[in-house]
Amino acid sequence: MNKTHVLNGTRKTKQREAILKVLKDTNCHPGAHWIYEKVRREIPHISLGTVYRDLKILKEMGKIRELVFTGNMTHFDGITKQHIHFYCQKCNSISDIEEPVNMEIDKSVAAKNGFKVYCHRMDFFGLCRACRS
Amino acid sequence: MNKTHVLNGTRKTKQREAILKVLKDTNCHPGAHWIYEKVRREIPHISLGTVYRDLKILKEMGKIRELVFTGNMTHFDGITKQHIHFYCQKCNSISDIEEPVNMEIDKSVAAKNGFKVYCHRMDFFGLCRACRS
DNA sequence: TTAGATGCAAAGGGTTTGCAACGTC
DNA sequence: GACGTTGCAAACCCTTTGCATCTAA
Repeated sequence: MNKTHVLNGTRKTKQREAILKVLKDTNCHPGAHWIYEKVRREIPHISLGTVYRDLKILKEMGKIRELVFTGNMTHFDGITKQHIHFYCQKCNSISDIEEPVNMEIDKSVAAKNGFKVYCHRMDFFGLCRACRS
Repeated sequence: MNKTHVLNGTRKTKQREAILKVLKDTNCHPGAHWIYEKVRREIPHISLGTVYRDLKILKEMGKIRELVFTGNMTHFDGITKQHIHFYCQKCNSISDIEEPVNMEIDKSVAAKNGFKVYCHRMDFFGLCRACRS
């Protein structure tokens, strides 16, 4: 997933900066449209297409992460350190979980199966505190 | 996620049987369109809409599983027992991994966070044997 | 007989893209 | 000045849905 070779000429724009800031300042793991609405308060003329393009570039730069839980939409995370998520199947909210990530298991799976393993994801599904009642 | 209450009147149709059989007979974790093409050899007049509808019903019946790796498309799995997958980021192939699934961790996460936890998923990402060379 | 299932085609909805204008380096 | 970036709108593509017809029970 090393795509830095195509990102050498990446420029600094206020749109991209704003998008990154929005993601760093929230912990709600939003989708593109939520980010778009948020950035629009600061840059009213920004377009949704730009948000999608910049999210893709930021992801390739390794500054954000992409999270896919359901087939409906993609979520984004400003925290790039690998961590575990909980997905509420009722309200669709996403929470970070304070559970240690087993980094050694990647090597183990790679060795056992002959794969090149870059990373793994671990996510829990159920009902959040608000929805379980 | 108990939806059996809405599935009481489910009937047995050759389309649904064929879709389930295709999924049971492959280990390639296909998408809806692949299944559609496969079933079409047997039932030429089946429609893609039926495939999507039946996949949804089979999933709700617990006879198949839905796998979401990227935002592009949904994959389906005829094996319902929880297991771990490897996703090749180059050729997009999916492999089953022979790694034990920690079933206790669901309870632990539930207890620590106050969630109701139904299940978790664990997937590895990287390059498969064919693509790593 | 009757309610669920199907085929067909149209609609939905998140995401991508072509292009001319713009902004960064 | 060169080339990456943006806005806008149209296109894409997977998936869902309305409706008349069909069929399992």
